[in-house]
Amino acid sequence: MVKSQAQRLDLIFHALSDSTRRAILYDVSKKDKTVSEIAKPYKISLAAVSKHLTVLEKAKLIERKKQGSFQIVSLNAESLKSAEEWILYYQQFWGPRLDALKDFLEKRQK
Amino acid sequence: MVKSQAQRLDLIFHALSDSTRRAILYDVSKKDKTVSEIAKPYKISLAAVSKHLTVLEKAKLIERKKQGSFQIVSLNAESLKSAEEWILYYQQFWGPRLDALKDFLEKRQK
DNA sequence: AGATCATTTAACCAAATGGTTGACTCTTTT
DNA sequence: AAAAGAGTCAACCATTTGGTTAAATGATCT
Repeated sequence: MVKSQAQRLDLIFHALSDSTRRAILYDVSKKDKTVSEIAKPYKISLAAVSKHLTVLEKAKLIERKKQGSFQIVSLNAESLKSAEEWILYYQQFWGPRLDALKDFLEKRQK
Repeated sequence: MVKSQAQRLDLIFHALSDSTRRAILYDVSKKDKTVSEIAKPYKISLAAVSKHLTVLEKAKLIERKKQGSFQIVSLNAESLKSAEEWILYYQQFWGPRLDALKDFLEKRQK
């Protein structure tokens, strides 16, 4: 089933609302890791970590590639970009505005 | 009790993980509103809206000012800024980088 | 004072969450 | 073929969530 943008944001923000999951995201942003490697620093069970990974995967914040008997977990920044874009609208309420910066960047790339 | 930054981010991202609450945020970003005004467009009960406001308030995403028998609800962008700052680290993974833009802005402000 | 409006609180409910342990499925090693 | 390693799935549990309706609170109007 196709998900609406709202539903996708629900999944993304929900995934980010747990500090263990945010920590896992940070871990895999540094280096691709297997599930066991990810689990090592945490006191919770491997099964619990596996559940967290499922939440992150449904939000498309990570990707898993099977590689023999283990898996490689890597960051998928796409969804974070979506979250950032949602928040972007509200930047006008805390300024400084980055609009000028974007124009600048866009022009520079030509 | 004092909350850690992690706990604060938990509250913020959790608050953002519900599309009704995101819609409410957008509503009050346009214009300060009373609770009843906020509730009007939604099919859920006033009590349910009141609960959503409590969640948003605990995340410091809104502020409520008592004004006689009603309340004025307004956006508090501070927490959104925190969320944005958390995400900012991950911008390096989707580029274009905004670093250059920041330098540009900073220099321009001198 | 009594009625009414704005909002919260209380009690309740079904579903989801984050954790556990133990069994199960693959894959690799011995 | 059997054992060990990597990870998931199932069943369970306590807590939280998002909703309801009804009662309670507090301010304003008549």
